[in-house]
Amino acid sequence: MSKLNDNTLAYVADYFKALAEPTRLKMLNALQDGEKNVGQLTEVSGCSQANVSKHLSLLAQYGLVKRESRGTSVFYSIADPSVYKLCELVCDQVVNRLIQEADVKKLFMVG
Amino acid sequence: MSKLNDNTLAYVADYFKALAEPTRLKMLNALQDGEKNVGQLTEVSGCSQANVSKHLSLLAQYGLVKRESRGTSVFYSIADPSVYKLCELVCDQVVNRLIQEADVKKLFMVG
DNA sequence: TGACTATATAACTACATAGTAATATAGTGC
DNA sequence: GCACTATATTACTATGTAGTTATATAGTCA
Repeated sequence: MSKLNDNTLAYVADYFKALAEPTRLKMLNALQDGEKNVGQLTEVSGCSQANVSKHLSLLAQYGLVKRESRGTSVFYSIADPSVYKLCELVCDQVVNRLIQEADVKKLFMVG
Repeated sequence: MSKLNDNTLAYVADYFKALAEPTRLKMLNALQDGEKNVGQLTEVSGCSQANVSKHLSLLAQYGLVKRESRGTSVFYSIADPSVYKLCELVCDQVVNRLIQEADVKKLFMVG
């Protein structure tokens, strides 16, 4: 990573930005067990159809999902499953942090 | 990841958000070879001291860096080196994508 | 063709945040 | 105490974007 120029850093930051949104994570999460169309993703996410459509086009733009229209539906699927590795790593981080905070809290409650 | 509730998703999204900023990536990058104080990070990032300080407090808040003040200086260091794994994964993704785009471009230029 | 359904887009509002300039805080040494 | 340096914070502006509503586009079937 030490040789990254500003341009590449901007790309990487954009990639992270695509993941930095609960609704988009929820949709990626839903796509783990295979492709879904916009209607299904709208249902899963609990957002408006317009909003889902916008999120999906952003995810597609950054290469996180693939788009395929069949009939009147458009199906989206994960472009590269390695995105889940990222999420796992972050989940571990977050969980560890929460545990750590819980421990500290316990420490204070005892003392 | 399939069992994540909305609360946890928000945490994960926040973690990604902390990484979704070129300046912060640059600072994390600079911390790869050990701790640095705010002055050094200001120099590396090319931002104002106030701005660097804000970014650092955000990174500390999300548990990405550790803070230790010694004398009049405050030294920051990486809290968990696994953050670099994340960056590597994303870099690979980004690079692959750029290569793919370059190939497509070449295809069009030839044809 | 026209009615119907699925998806995308445009215009807009509200909110978050990156960056700046000025100021506050805190440690060091006289 | 005072001057000096390093870092943090405050108030502010400008920009980006999540979400909404309304509308446009495109495919299907009668």
